[in-house]
Amino acid sequence: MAVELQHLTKRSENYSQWYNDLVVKADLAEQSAVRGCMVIKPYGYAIWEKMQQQLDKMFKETGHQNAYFPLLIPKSFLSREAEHVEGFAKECAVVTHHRLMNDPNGGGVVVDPEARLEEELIIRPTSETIIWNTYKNWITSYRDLPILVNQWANVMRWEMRTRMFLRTAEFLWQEGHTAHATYEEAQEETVKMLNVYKTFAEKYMAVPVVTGVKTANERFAGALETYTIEAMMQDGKALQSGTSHFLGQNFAKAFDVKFVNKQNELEYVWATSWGVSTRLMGALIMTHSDDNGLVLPPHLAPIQVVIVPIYKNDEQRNAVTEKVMPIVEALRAKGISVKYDDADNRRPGFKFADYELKGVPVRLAIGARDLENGTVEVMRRDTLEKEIDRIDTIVERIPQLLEEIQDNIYRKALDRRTAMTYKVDTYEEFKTQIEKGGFILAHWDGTPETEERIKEETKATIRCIPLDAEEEDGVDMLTGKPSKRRVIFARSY
RNA sequence: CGGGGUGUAGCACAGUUGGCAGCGCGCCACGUUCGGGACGUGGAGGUCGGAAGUUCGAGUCUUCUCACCCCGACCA
Repeated sequence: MAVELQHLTKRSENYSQWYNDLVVKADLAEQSAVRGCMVIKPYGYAIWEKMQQQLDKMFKETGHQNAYFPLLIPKSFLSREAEHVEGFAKECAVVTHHRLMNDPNGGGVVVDPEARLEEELIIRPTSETIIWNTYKNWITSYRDLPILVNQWANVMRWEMRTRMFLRTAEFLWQEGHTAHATYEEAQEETVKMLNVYKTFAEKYMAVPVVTGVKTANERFAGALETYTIEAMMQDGKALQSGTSHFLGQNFAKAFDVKFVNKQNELEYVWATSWGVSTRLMGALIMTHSDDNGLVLPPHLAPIQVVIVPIYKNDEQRNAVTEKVMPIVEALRAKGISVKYDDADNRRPGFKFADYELKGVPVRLAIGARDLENGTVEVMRRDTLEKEIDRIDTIVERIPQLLEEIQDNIYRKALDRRTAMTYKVDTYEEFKTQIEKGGFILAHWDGTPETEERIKEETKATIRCIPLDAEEEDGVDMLTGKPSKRRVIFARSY
């Protein structure tokens, strides 16, 4: 049976604390000395790297290339696009000086007042401005288009309140920035990348997501349209997990990026941008984990299989190792990442609990008894179920089991979302239901005012207008005005 | 910025009326163990967030200050 983990807060008792505890105890990350910033530890980073590799592969497959733009953005760039600056101004870190000096009054080091910058530099909260300033030099003709560029980078947003992975002052992400000759092509790109995110979330993270369009209130600052993937966490709150923006010609106009089209006419360039961040780590952790710790999807687990030997003395340990090594080699040959943990400073029970905490999908235990019987104990992390398998067929069994686990945790998350999605028609019902969490499908009159009022009264926001929403005549639950389709309301992270 | 809380060993905490600086986990050594977080013996580890004050004497009382956490405000 599962070990009682006294040092991990229970999910049911305090969801937030359970999450924080889990991040720290599973060795993913910790709070740093710098306000709102996070240290991503090797094990956590290994998961992020798996995500990066897969996403990068998918970007390449859709014709994109990587590039890198500067961390610092001249303040004046940010203000070129009116909505953009309004959206980000309140959370920017600013570089004002370029030199320190010894404090003339003794003690430490102070900022040298002589070294004030003529123009302050902003630490990028996102890179649209610096990139479009660059694209101006890259684009003159339709033959230069499209530009399909992605960058892996860190950005900084001075958030008032932070939570590890979900909202940190500095975070890692990728941001794609594309330039196109036509409206249609840019639109197509926006939706294409949204679907890349959806595929990644569902096939690799095993996190089901709803694709949809944001309302004007929730739209990216400077975008004409923001598309989103929204996931539901175990406590019924929504997590915006990735966004893809159709920027129209806003940034082209702000940075004066024009091209000559086939008809020899001068035209502004059409743009998109899209990004996912280390917030995905938060989604991954919160979607699958349980009271025993992390549950990682096999497709992203840095260690997919751990093998724990059980022995009473060196002789037995050697016998187990001898039997295990060919299995390790055979699994690795199949591209499965395996750890054989024969460290003798930990007892088996400790290792069992520890690898469960870290979310390793499959654990094998082999002892003297197994050597006699030609068996091996197999435990799957998602259900914590054990089975005894024949040792000579285990290499064939593992890949199949990993896929079963991947499918199972996805289905579990999908079933939970389905069970926690409600159709609601009256505001009274809405207010009761929102307290219990979940997605609420309700009619909305399409006005920002109504959305704002609902947010103030219930803390719920419109997560998105689902792309697959069926046409359905109805009336707004608050104002009684007509509505053509239901939108998703939820409280969110 | 407003309301509440916490600062004591690596972590999590106790510390009574002001009177020798403590427990558990972890760490180190040795031994016994090893199929679900082992046990014994010994050991290392402290600017009690910081400053000032009261006092024979301050982890404890007073004032100031700093940091962090929670609830709001904020969150493309």
